[in-house]
Amino acid sequence: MAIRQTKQKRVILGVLEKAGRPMSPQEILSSAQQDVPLLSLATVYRVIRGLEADGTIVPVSIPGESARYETHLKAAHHHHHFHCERCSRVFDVPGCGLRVDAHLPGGYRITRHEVMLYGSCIECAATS
Amino acid sequence: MAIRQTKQKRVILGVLEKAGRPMSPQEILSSAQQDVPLLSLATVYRVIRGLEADGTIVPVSIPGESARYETHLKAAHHHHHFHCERCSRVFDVPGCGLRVDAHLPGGYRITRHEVMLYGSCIECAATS
DNA sequence: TCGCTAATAGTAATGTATTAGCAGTAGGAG
DNA sequence: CTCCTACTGCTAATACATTACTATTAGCGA
Repeated sequence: MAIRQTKQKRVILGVLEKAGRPMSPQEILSSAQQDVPLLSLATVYRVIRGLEADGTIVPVSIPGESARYETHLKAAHHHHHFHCERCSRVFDVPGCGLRVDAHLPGGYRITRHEVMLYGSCIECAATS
Repeated sequence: MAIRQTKQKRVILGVLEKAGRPMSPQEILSSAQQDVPLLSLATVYRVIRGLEADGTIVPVSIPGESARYETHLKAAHHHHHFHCERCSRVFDVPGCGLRVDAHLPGGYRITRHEVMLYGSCIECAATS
């Protein structure tokens, strides 16, 4: 039989669509548990794997932490990310301030790049 | 008594100074074992911790992999990194092509940024 | 050179993120 | 409505990087 629609899947995707930022499996779990209290982390991972496989969501990897995920729609527009060092949440930064490099020694073949900004997000900066 | 000079420490630091790029603990181990064949990974980590603590070396973190380390001298000049997706080695990219962002919504406080370029290094690109 | 003890090698243990296994639950085709 | 089986929740297992532990080795001050 084919893949089934379940409440868990609907809620998890809904969480990602409503969130204005990439979320970690744990964040997704916490948020989705408001609708499905018994939701388990294993299910979050399973659903994420499926959504990533069919291209509905895209991973945003971060050094030292688990990946965040955002919807394919968001990812369609080239952009980068801001990582708050206090609350560890990740936010989207529209556009790309990278001047494609004259600096790299020749011979290297660049296929993509990531820019990560670090600092304090609005909320955390306010609570300084 | 104070900290002691050992062959292991000398060799490990030497490896990092001679290498033109940030290295992972495993890479450091392999390279250093040419001089100290019995060197153990535990010692590499211990020495790294010490060198990082006193500021002699600086970590370069990478999503999904263990951190690389480079000497404080290299790190002194603002630069970024290139990560070869075939051999997974990391190389330095002199300078910074980032135009400091007009795009970020106000209120965020940026303290630093990382730019990671991905693709194939010279050697791997040649072996395509 | 001697002796104290920091440092090492080797290995077991730890921490953490992700996955597998399994019995029970619930989509959805017929 | 029924039945088949994909999906779920739970927990144990895995993978991995990093650290702790311990007997042994080797800096280095006297």
